[in-house]
Amino acid sequence: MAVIVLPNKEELNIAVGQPVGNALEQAGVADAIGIKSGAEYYDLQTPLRFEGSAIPVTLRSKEGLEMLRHTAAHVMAQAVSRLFDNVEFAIGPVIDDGFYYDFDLDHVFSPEDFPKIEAEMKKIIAEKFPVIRKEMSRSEALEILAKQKAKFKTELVESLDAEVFSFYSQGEFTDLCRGPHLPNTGFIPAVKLLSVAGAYWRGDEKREMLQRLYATAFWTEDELNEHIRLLEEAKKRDHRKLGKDLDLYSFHGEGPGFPFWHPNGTVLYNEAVAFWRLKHREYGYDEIMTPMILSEQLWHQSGHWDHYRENMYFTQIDEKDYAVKPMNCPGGTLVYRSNMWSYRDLPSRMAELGHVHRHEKSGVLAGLFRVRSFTQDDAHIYCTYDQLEDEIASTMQLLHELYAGFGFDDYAVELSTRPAKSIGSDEMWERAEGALRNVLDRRKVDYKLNPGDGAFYGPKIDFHIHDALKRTWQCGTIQVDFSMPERFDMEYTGPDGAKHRPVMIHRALLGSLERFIGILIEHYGGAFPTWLAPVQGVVIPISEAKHGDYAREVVKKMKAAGLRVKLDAREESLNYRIRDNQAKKIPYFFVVGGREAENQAVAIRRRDKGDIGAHPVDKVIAQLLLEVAERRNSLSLDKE
RNA sequence: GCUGACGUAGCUCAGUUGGUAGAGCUCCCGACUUGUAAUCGGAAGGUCGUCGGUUCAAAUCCGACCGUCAGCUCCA
Repeated sequence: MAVIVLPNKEELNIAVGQPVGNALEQAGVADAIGIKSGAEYYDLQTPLRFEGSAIPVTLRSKEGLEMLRHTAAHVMAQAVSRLFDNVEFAIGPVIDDGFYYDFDLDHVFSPEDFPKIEAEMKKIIAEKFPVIRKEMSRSEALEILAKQKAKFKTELVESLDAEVFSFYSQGEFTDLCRGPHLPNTGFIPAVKLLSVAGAYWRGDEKREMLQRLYATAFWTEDELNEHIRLLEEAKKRDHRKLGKDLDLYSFHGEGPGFPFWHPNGTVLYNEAVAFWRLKHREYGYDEIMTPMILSEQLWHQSGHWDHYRENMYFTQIDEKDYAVKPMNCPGGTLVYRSNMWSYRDLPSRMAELGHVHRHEKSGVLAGLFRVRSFTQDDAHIYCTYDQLEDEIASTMQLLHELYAGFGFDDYAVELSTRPAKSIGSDEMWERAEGALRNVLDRRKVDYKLNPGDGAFYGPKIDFHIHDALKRTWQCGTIQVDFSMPERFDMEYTGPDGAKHRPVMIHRALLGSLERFIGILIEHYGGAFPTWLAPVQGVVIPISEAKHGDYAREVVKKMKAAGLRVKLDAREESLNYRIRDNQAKKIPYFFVVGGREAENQAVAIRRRDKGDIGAHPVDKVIAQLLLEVAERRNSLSLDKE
């Protein structure tokens, strides 16, 4: 049932599937809303509210916005077909923040074409074409598409398992489409083209590459502008820009995809690792380190040579073949096998900050988010089936506390279960999937189920963090592995004196330190909490000549206390030095002049709050140490 | 890897139709000695991503390669 609010505020109910035009005409408002009488064109599948004007302003449901964007996609396609020759249409779906349409045409799109296309779209919107739905059989549909020489749409119809196919028309433009759509092109208030990129037909890299136009549409100009503002805001937080601005790390042509950590970035990295180590000790982990280069034979045994060879780096040493490790597990299993294991030793949790190398395709590299050399915060837990559930539960708790410590309270969880091609018995899978599911249920976690998406060697839970650009990145993963213990013949002696096979859990919580730090940079916009900040404070003497000695004394005291502070006694104005350090997003400034020197004090300036007055040095140091020790995620020094 | 765009000083960017390279910031020097977001002056800094081609002449036009970016495919 759809409800349309008429200009006089009266509500008009229309059943789903009922032509809207007739109802509106009976109510005498069809013209006002721009719908012609006797319309068969509108298939109402979602509740719709038109509030008192020809522009729908309260079509606020998710479905409503999707309808708007889908119709806008058709308008964009219509504009393109008007402006360019030999245009073939592929598909044009709605996505999270907008929509796209894939085209095949002779012309090569560039952003310079956008104003022209947008202008044509505005024309089509102004022309207020009714959007007319027409249903037909498979053969009728194919006939029409054959006439249009629509290769892609024909392939689409042939691949779809349906009896009825719908076409939507607006003016001279007709497109095969499931719908639903807005009743009229005149209902599109705000639309903007965003970017152009290549995309394979049906996402298949063996098929032809099409040109994809990305765009978005909103119910009001204000919302569109707000969306554009957010995109620009996100750009300012881009870790690639901030990495340069804050001198955290760099990349060089000499090693594409291999990050170079600068002093500032290295502090960030080491602080993150220190926190990670602390939490892992608390949760009963031992830490190990294994070599980066290992015999190729090991990778045959582990199965990586069969499945992962294209992404591995190889080398020869003394005419023997070696591989640079792309994963840490095989090395870890060798550590396990160096000892005899009793059931009393289990569970054993062995963590490794393993530096791995993977030869990723050149086109996928993206700052710290996608690199070829990175450190996984890996760990392998060896346990019995009975211990599986407890181990997974404690791993999830550890992950939760770790994320919270870094300021991430919100993350998405996905459970992936047995794929078609898999190893291990039904019983093993049932127990493992059951354990994962039980923990999620017990913790009342809202999770998405991905049936059949698990690894061939076991089910897994993935954790996704959202970055500033609303992209999601899989960081944490907990995977049960039935394969590795078999392949490496891992055993423990049970209470019965017999040999048993342990279960292996692979888990990484931050995923890749590099990527995680990239996310951290964007999460904080470079303004790190004090415990992570590469430089925690700058001591600024008003005049080097008069107050330099006292400033050096303060720096010495703070450094002795373990704080990362710097002296800025440059012969520049105070204003200049504050501006300069503020741009580096340093949390605290300690301005010292005659008054402070007299009272063994510092005048505190906070990055986010400005001048908060003078306080005794010793007290400031004590408070700062506390802020750091507790790893507070916001600045806490304040006025009395 | 694929499609498209881009690559000029450490950074951010100008550079008209081909005629021999420019600004601001940073760094260095000098003056100023500063009380909470840019004091003034000077000097220095570039084989214009690399290689090749067209031309009397190439940052500019063409080609190949390398790198970066937006996506696609893949993925921590």
